[in-house]
Amino acid sequence: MSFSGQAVRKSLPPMQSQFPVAKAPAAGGHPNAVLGQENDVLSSLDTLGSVCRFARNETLFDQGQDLQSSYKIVSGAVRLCRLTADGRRQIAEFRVAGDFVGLEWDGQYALTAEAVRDVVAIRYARSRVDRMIAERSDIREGVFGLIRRDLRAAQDHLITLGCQTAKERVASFILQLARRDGTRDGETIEMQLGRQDIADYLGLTLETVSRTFTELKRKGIIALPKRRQVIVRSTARLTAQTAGLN
Amino acid sequence: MSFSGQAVRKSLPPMQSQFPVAKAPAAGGHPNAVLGQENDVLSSLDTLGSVCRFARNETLFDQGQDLQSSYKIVSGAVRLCRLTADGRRQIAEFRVAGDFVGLEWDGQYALTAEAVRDVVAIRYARSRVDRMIAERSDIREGVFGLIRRDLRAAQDHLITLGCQTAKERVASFILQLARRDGTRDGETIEMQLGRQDIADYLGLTLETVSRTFTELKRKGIIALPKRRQVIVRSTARLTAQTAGLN
DNA sequence: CGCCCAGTTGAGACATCTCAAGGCGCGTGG
DNA sequence: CCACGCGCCTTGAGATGTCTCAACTGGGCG
Repeated sequence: MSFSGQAVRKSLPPMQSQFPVAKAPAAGGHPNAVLGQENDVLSSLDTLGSVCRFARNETLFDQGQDLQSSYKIVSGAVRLCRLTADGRRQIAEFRVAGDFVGLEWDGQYALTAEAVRDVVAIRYARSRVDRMIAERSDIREGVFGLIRRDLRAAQDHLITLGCQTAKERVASFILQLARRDGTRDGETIEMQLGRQDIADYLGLTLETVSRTFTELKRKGIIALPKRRQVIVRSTARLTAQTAGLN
Repeated sequence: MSFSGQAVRKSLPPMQSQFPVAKAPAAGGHPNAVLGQENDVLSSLDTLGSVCRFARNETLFDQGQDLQSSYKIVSGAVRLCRLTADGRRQIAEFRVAGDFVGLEWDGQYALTAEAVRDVVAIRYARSRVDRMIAERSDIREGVFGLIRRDLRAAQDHLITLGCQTAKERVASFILQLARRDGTRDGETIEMQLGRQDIADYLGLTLETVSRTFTELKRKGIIALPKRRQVIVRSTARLTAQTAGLN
């Protein structure tokens, strides 16, 4: 049962925090060949854009706004989320260096994009992107593939939110991080995210996330060297916590 | 806060249960112009397909299988879901007459498709669909649009599963049904789905769904004339149960 | 007419949330 | 370089919503 291989893999921040990354995103040897390929093709968009910056917690765009720009993230991390009238928040995805945001819709933004930490990005006028998509089939295919990947990620996320217990969610999440960064047992994962962001992504409260991290640590399955770092001690045992999902 | 207008709207069974519907799906006056339009364009695929039937609970295809066929549903209803090793199930979407399934991915099916009730469908060989997508830009656009709509639906679904209480989920769900069928207060909605399917869609147990229906009925917000029928008595009061979401 | 399945209802268990307090790491300023 | 303070994280205790297990009911189909 390995259908969620693509899962929310591309969801989390890379190691470098402030070092601006050049156009070829840092993810050297990223296991997802498709992603790399798409980004290569889509990097021909680069010349059309202008650099811009967002401070931590600043909003790139709001759900419902007319879609005027798309962005490629150069450094930092962005959360894509839905906000409700009474303040509840559901994070759909995290985007990091090399990823695009605002490419997937037409008309209006479906999600709000906020900077998890300071972000440098390239902004593209939507009209130009649309023209590229119309004119170049390779770019069209690239965008198409990204959207398909997003759909899959969202569907994988549905299982997490619909069927998993807190322990399973956190375990799956850590495994996603590890897979995404290509780390092995014993290597440090820089997760960049605070407990609240993780909670909003997993549909839990920050206290529950914290307790679950603590429990996994107590069992020796993971280590928590410092704030926003995790080390997987045993991928096998962590996987065992996910009840066949991950 | 009306961002979920697109939501899982296209998710549920139409009124006619067994009457096979001709190629122009029954949904006369469907509020979603885009959907209608897309289907019109995509109906030019019809000539490529062959009719097939599936009994209630039969599987159209399994997650992970190589994607060989796409289907257009003529009558009945299909659930698209993920199954876990230990028997948990999360339904991502329901598809009904006029909808396509298996169109959205390449490579392998990401979800399992099962017949909620007896289904008549048109099957298209994937190779032919791919050719059409490559050759005809209007079809390509149609498919593209459908996938974008699916993505939006999935993201809306994330909020339901991540943030809403049982009462809010059920209320949102009924409102989706009503909107989808275009019914007004006092009109009967044929939902076609059993409590278990609703539960698996909403990330609840069937008992909780049942209790919630009962409570809404007791309050006079809805009526439950018979099995698998609902009548919304007050859309306003029902909306009030959703905490700004729906 | 009666069986069978879907749905309802109840009672108790339990996971997660809520509210609250305490600790400590990290960045800042001295 | 070290001390300080703020915010993040952890931990605790109690409340509660949902699940679980179980019995019962009713409608529909054979």
